[in-house]
Amino acid sequence: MTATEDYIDRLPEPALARPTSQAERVADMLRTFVIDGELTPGVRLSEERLSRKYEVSRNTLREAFRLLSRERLLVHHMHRGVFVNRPTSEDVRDLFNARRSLELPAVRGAADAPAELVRAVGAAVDEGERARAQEDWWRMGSANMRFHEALAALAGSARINEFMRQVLAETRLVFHVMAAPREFHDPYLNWNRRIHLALADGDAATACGELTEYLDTSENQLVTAFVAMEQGSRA
Amino acid sequence: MTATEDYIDRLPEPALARPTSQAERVADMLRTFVIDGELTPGVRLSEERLSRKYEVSRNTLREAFRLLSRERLLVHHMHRGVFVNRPTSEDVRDLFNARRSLELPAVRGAADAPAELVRAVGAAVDEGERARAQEDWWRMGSANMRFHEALAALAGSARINEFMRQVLAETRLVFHVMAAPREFHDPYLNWNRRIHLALADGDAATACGELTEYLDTSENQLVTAFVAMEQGSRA
DNA sequence: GCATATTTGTCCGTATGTATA
DNA sequence: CTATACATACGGACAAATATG
Repeated sequence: MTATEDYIDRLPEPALARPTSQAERVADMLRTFVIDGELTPGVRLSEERLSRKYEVSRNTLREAFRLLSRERLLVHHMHRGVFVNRPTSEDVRDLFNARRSLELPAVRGAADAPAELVRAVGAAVDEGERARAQEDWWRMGSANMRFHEALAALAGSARINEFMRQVLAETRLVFHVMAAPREFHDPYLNWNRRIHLALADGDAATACGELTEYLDTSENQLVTAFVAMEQGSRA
Repeated sequence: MTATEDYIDRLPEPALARPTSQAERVADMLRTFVIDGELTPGVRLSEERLSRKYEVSRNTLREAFRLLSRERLLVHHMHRGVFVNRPTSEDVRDLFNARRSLELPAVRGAADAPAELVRAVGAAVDEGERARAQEDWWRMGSANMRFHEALAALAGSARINEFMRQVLAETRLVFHVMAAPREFHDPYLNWNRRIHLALADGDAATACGELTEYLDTSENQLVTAFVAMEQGSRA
């Protein structure tokens, strides 16, 4: 290697070129399909058909299934196969309890967080408003997720961040179960804006209060819709 | 089936008899081995040898590896194999940040938690003191883990509970990295007792303060020991 | 730096057991 | 209750990457 070339070794590895296994690639695909709702909750994922579709062996596909089951996006039923997770009203309650535990303390301690992390919260709000202006409801939902992800990130722990991402991904399934219209997301955008304004002002208490209300009303709305649906499907 | 027998169907399924896959069984074994320190951080897990030892095919073993990699107990290096995760000082910091995010808010809101959950905290303290009386240091460490698990459980979310278990399991790896002597655990038992007493008294603020100190000193102790070790191994 | 041995990554075929129509 | 479809699990094979001398 010549001296003019050896700087190459010092460059960071491109994340996309990082050699990754087939199982992870398939898991990545399936994950986006599930999160985007192209695979709706409750459907069974046939080993035989999917392995042919993605041109991987059934063994490799099963490794991908294991990864996604741990993320609660898929559920494994012994000798019956894997299905897209279909959350119940019980799950909705637990998801919101988890979010309260993650988001509220993070917001309450936002004074100690780097300003950069607070700006990320604002960026998510901006993105949501741009999406609304363009009437891109899917992107609006994504921006809302990123907003709450940014709130949890104020805690400053990579592990918390990843856990939060999982919780939010599962929350997306909740919306897919009920084919949530945009009305579910729409009123929350202004709420997000107020929360960020309070945060930027250093008024953690106000931000915390707003977020508490947000989570309570959102949970109530979803749970009542869920129990109605669950009782309907029972008949 | 006769009428005298059909009551059997109404009995709840025994949890242990629940049909489970080979991959999960192997994963359970490996998990306890890793947590108990029988497989020390950094060692490679040979597919060929382990599949022969546990009498499962390589494919099944690999499924188990995927499960444990998601739990951060194992790490997968492409084309090199899976290794027992060896946390760095950076990981220690992140783990404690995660624990602060989980435990402190749970303790702060303990007033709303069911009394049963507070009793579970006390039970863990008792168990730790019994273990100390018997000089069973391994059991003492387990009781300490269970104590903090019980603290996080005050939040009342099944998902938080599971995440906390993972964080604590990874924290165990930290102790295994440095072959932690009992002196690392011993002084914290009295601290646990004080935290529980404050909780039982309904004095969440005091409990929270004690826990903050606990986590700070524990983190400092571990991180300083870690960086010393890391610099030593660099030479 | 190179050739070799080892180990992983991936696929296929097959036998067995389980759930469901 | 039988039959079919499918998941579970195994073992062998080969290519590709890595570790070793």
